[in-house]
Amino acid sequence: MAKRRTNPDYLNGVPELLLLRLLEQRPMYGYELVQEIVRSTGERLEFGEGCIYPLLHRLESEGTLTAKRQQVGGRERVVYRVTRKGKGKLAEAAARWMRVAEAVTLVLHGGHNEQRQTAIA
Amino acid sequence: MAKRRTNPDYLNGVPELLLLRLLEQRPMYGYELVQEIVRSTGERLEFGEGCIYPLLHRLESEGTLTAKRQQVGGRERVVYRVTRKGKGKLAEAAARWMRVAEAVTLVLHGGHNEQRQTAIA
DNA sequence: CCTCCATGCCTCATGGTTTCAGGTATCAGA
DNA sequence: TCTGATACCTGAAACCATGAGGCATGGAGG
Repeated sequence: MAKRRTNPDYLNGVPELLLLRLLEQRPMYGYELVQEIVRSTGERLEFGEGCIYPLLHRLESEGTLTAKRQQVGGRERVVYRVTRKGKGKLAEAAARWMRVAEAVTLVLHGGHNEQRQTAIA
Repeated sequence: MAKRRTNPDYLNGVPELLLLRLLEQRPMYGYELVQEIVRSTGERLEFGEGCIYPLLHRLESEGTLTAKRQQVGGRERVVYRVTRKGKGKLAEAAARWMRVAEAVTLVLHGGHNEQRQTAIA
């Protein structure tokens, strides 16, 4: 009970974005992706299998990815590949991300002029 | 029914981060914050009142913010201010954000070396 | 005067996402 | 034999933002 939430560190949409981007570079299977995300982000991010596998299934059923089963040394792998449609989705997601990142950076670094009562002069 | 979700554009934690940062610059009330977020992000982001008000309440009950009621021309405003504790939270949230932003940027721009089967030489 | 819109506060159901904790099975090494 | 890595999977819980609603005041235009 009370399921401790030790990592209140939500980043909605980020797993999907990273997945698409990494799979665009080369086809991969789920277990591999979990580790590749850690590696390619320089240990900055980590997503559990419970996040990745369902996501892969969803993206496949949406037609964003295609899956191909492989037998490698008695173990099964499901290798995913980005479809054309998926590349479109990736482009959109990346654009959306950059937009958000710009917005947040702007505010954090006090970017946009803070004038307020100047209006009338 | 079926509540259309027109904007599948999630950014968990971002509203809280922006709120704290903006309130650090000057005290503000809820309705004002909703608009200020739009303005200060250069129209890149917008969060509804249904997001902002509950967040303010939560942050206040946590001791991150303090609230003060004001009467202005027959209308009531609840002005919020960041506490010392709140500034700590802001610092953490900002650091966490930057970490994530770095990670994503790294992957999007193909930052970390993609060597893979080189290992053995 | 009446109506509309902006201001200003609020709540709630819904739906989407991530986490955590499990479960299965194979294989290599100690 | 037992452990740990590989490799797949699921389901309950927690959390967050959306969107739609509701209430009340004040000012502007018809």
